[in-house]
Amino acid sequence: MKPLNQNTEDAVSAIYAQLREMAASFAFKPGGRINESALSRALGASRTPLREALNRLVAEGFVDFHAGRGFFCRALSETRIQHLYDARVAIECEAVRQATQRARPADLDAIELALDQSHDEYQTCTNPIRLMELDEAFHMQLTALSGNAELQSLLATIYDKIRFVRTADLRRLQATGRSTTHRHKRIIAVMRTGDGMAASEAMRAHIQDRAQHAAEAVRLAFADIYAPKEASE
Amino acid sequence: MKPLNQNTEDAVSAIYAQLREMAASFAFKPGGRINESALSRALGASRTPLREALNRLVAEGFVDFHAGRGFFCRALSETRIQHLYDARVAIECEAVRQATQRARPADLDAIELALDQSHDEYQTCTNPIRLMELDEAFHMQLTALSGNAELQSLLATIYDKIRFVRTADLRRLQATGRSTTHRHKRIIAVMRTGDGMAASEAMRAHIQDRAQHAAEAVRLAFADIYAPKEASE
DNA sequence: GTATTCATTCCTGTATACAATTCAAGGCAC
DNA sequence: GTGCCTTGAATTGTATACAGGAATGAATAC
Repeated sequence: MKPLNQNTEDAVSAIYAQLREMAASFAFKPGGRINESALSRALGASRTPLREALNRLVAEGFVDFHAGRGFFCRALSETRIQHLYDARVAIECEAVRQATQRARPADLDAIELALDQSHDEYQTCTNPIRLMELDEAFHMQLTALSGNAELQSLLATIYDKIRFVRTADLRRLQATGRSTTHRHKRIIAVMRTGDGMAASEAMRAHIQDRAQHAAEAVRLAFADIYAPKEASE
Repeated sequence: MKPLNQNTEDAVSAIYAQLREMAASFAFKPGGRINESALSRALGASRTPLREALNRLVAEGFVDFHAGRGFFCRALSETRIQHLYDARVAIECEAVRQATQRARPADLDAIELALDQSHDEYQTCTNPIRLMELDEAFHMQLTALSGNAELQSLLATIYDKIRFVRTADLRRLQATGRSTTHRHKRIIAVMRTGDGMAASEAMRAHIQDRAQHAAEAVRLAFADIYAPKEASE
């Protein structure tokens, strides 16, 4: 009958979540310094819990820390984006492979149902962030079927890092009137055959296809990032 | 002509490194609470930088944080070890695949030379930690050939987590008079053929083989972890 | 003897203060 | 005009203090 004392943790953990969201949406200028005092005031907390949250982000690679100079928003170079997509390939391909062996038909049915249900929203959705969430949900659900919590948490961190790029990519994909739904369903179809290797390769092809387009989207995305920022400052 | 002011960072970063080492060598009782005051005294620092370092470990999954109750050493269940080994498979297989395409013969020569040079030490070495370092060096070098910094840092974190288990495993392997050197050389040989897929599968087989033995070693390792600890407390 | 409640003690969570260092701007020499 | 030095403000790094919960153990009721 405890009053759910998680509100205690919320202080530092809420800051962490907020910061992670801000980092994913590029609220910080890439490469720029993060002013602790100003940020702590903006978040309504003191520097101590803020710094603790920032240190978590350092460990996850969202933020760089330089001795005596403070925390810096980590820039996303084109090379790094490619590396992150390749890391995605590594994790998701293995996860799909395992999931193919472990998942029961009912599990795959559930994912496919979710795909169908979100398809309409996907087609009509005008909010690119929502688009990205729908897409990401599929990949996370599929990875969850592997039953491997480590793979899931590694993947979640990667998705957070490339969220902005993916949003830009999916926005452009939708603008051409296409969607990822049928690509996703094809992966499920391969999984149903029980051939983990083939499913893994299907996932690889899917991600690398998106990586190609993402590389293009990056250039446009950077324009989005930098242009409005400079105007607002 | 600055006196290399990295000593400023050293305070928090040194604590972090020390903590990571302590976590890898099971200086903390798995599942037990970490007393901040006592630990800060032992490390000769105050609680503030200690907590910052602990928060990095939280983000990396070495340590659990429970609201209002503090930091806890994360226990390594047999399931989690299996998951970590599978995550290793995901990352190293992809890394080897990429490395096979990217690496020049000279790069492979260098790794093979390192293997040969360490082989003697490997055979006669009585320190299991050194054994593990030699083995780990090969895997990290190979992954570095992928040119992907993200894969490298993900792998480094995983290795830190399973270090104790691997030490136990390799100790037993050596006790049977065998070594991993020739297995490693076989992987290099496959890479020289340029077949990334085959190299990837070779790496998979190698890691999964060790995972099997590690699962056995875990039971013995746990005896090592718990028995002496209880005696010393 | 067992379980429950209460009080005490310890420990965590966060704010704040202060020292140390970095960054920036202005002035000076050349 | 350019480059360097100096000085001042701003920012980081860490210790410490204090408030609020949580864990522990004793005491009591059953």
